[in-house]
Amino acid sequence: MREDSLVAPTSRGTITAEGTRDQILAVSLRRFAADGFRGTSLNDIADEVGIRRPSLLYHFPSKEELYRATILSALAGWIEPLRDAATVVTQGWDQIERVLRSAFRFFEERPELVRLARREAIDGGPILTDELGTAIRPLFAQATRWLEGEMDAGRLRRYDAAQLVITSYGAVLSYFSDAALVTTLLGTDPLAPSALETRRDHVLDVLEAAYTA
Amino acid sequence: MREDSLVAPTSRGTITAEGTRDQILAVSLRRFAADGFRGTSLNDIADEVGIRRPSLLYHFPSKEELYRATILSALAGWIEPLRDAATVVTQGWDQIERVLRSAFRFFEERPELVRLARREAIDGGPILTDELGTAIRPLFAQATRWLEGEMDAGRLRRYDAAQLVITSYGAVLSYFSDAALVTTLLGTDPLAPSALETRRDHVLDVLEAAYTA
DNA sequence: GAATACCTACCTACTGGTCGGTAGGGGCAT
DNA sequence: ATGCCCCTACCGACCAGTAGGTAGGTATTC
Repeated sequence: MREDSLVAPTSRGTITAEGTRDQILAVSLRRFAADGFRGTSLNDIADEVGIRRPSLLYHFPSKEELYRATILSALAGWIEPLRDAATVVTQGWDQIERVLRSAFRFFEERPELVRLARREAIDGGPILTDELGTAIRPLFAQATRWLEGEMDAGRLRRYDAAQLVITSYGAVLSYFSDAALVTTLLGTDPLAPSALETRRDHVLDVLEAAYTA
Repeated sequence: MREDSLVAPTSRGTITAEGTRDQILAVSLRRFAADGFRGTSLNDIADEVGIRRPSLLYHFPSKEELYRATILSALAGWIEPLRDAATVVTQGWDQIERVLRSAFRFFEERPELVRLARREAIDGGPILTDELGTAIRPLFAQATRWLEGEMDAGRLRRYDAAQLVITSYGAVLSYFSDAALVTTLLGTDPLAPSALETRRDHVLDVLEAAYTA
């Protein structure tokens, strides 16, 4: 990550002046999410940005570095709102519902991110284990600890807290990552607003029953 | 799919006589699951089988055909035991537990298959929509219908049945497909026997609470 | 003149796929 | 039994296309 993220324009001649690097990251996120690391060529990205491949490699030294930077920059905009949402403001199921709702809203707005993360989770690539892992681990630990406290206090049904976190995030994420499969099963667009609403209400319904039985 | 699957040996000289085609399929399943369609080259597969790429293309006309055959042959050994497990022998939660347990056992024995299917689900490739979709759809419809009947009979808590199926399969599958991520979160091997047992018991626990609340 | 951000032209490595060729067994007519 | 022919299953060599990456040059700005 370089620190040329200054908003101050580098003031070059071309019209697109300020944004090339950010533009590359935005396009990369979309393409890597859609077609995966191997399925996306630097030419694809460069073409969409409107420059040539070598110019792209001027901003990022290699494809792998671009990929890493793409994930990290996306992650930067990910962790913070998630942490905000995870701020403890109430107790028991109400707090969980709060977190789930904002998580749902967040993923809803960033379907590419979900697919990208899922791909990484399946591949188990180095970026996952290193950066993504260390970024998520504290959140995971925090959630686990909090759940255990709530269980001890008798406000939630007792489970293996770590497993419960995995189960919960899976319930939310699977729907987005497997949207294509869901389409063939339901015959409707699973990302349409009404379908998303149905899904969200269902997940909340199921998890509430499980958490508070 | 050719019909040279006769057990009668084609009686050739070489020692490996009968098995090359099956061997290719076995290696393909493993490699495609590990690295995806684009991430696996025909040379990778051929090398592992112990032949040259042209010989591989003698058995399968193209990479895509090999991929399709790999998925279909894996699917053949998939659908039937799953259908068996789905045979209705009891009512309410007992039946669901029966299905979940055998599904769990099945996936446990075929982690590559899970990853391959998950990849397909994410990519939404043509094989998924066509073959895999038509293979799974009837099972999905059957499960949905049965659940609705049980809900009507008051033996299960009422939910959107289709959503419930998606949620349930997600709870089982995510753990396997995201094994790499789980490793970095838990710090232990999620596919170790004891970990699998923990996971299975947890999923049954959570889902029972949700289904029968 | 130095730095920035781009370009064209080129490189090597590897991809899926095709080509012609061949070793060796089976069946058959002589 | 001996050629003869067709068969399956393999091979090395080659193809065009594409991948990521590099070298060197150019216009613009400070």
